[in-house]
Amino acid sequence: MGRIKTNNNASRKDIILQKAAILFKEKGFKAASMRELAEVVGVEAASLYNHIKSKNELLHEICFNVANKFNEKLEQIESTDLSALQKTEELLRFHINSMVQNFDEVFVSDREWKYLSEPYLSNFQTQRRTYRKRFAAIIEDGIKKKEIKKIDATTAVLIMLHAISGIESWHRSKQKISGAELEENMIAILVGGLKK
Amino acid sequence: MGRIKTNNNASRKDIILQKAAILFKEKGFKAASMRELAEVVGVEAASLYNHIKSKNELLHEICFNVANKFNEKLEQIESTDLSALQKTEELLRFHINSMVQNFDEVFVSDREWKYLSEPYLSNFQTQRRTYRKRFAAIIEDGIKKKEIKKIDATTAVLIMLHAISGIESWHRSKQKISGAELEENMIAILVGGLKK
DNA sequence: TTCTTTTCAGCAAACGTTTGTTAGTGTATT
DNA sequence: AATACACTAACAAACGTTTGCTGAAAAGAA
Repeated sequence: MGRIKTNNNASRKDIILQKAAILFKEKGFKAASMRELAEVVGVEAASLYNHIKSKNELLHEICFNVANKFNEKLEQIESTDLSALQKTEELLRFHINSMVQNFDEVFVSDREWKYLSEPYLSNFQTQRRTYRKRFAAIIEDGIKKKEIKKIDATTAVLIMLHAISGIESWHRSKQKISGAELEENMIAILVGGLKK
Repeated sequence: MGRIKTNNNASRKDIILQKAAILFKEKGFKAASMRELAEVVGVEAASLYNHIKSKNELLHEICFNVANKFNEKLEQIESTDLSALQKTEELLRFHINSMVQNFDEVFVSDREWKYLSEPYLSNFQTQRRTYRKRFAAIIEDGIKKKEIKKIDATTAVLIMLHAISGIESWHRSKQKISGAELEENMIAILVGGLKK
């Protein structure tokens, strides 16, 4: 019957990806069915396959889109001559803003990546590990330069990244503070915990 | 053929629950099948139903077991006359230790509760909300008494609880620091971030 | 002890659904 | 006329769970 509406310069596939991210976030990748996705998109399930190859393709497009954005930002920050603490703060602010503004995709990438199929799964895991090591290197540099208190850098990264994924709860919450306030509070607690 | 082996005073149902927690943690609740669980237990799928009512029952037993333990601890801490900062630290240490020692169940309770069926789902969500409010009340009390810096208490709770759920990564990691070291580092960063 | 009976706990087979996906066909847009 | 995109119908595979049955262990009676 009705075609998928394409606004602006978004392709029909883009629409499907966007709706898929919302659905995967709400129900989880395994629990979300293609028939449900089709209903949200406003079309029969079989019609989706005119635009995508498989359910798995949807997941790995979402995951790698997000991963690429974070990698780019990390690279950009590494190339500046900010102090280690400033680099950490800027990376954290980027994570927080991404989570506030592109919640669905970032959340799915964070929580549902384990359902990626090979070889994407291995690739993603490697990228993830590498990203964390580079983040930890920034913190270790700060410790050497005595900007940051003497802690295990790996643990610090673990804490910060997971703390940010908790913005999920903020999204769900009824009486929420503003995104800007959330950002300032998170920075105060997280960066405050690093300072000497 | 072979029966489920019951050591000590663990019933066969206990064995199934324990294996289910491990499986749900690894594959996710929806992706884990009863046939897989049966294989891990060493029995045919149908045989599981001599001991349990349904797959859903497994999930809600796991989730409520964990929730009960945390509620008990919170109640106990509330009844002491420690300072707000000390209460926070003790609760955090309890969370960290639970995550280190009873990883499977705590992880499943944290990440897979959304697949609970009603009325357990609503019940669980309410308990969760209540728990966080009481935790936040401790922090707010600390802010009033000027032990803790002026931040949004709800955000602080969100950060701390999610940071702890990140111990998942620590479990997966190859070259890990000891559980005790992990605990001290997390406390240093998280409680350090609260102090004035 | 030995014999009988009840309970426990396993099995294979099948159930009705739901799953992701494909094939073939019609119809609107270009 | 050609291409893009929607539809209906169907597929095999996998799912949670039920049924009916079997043998072993536990309990009771002799």
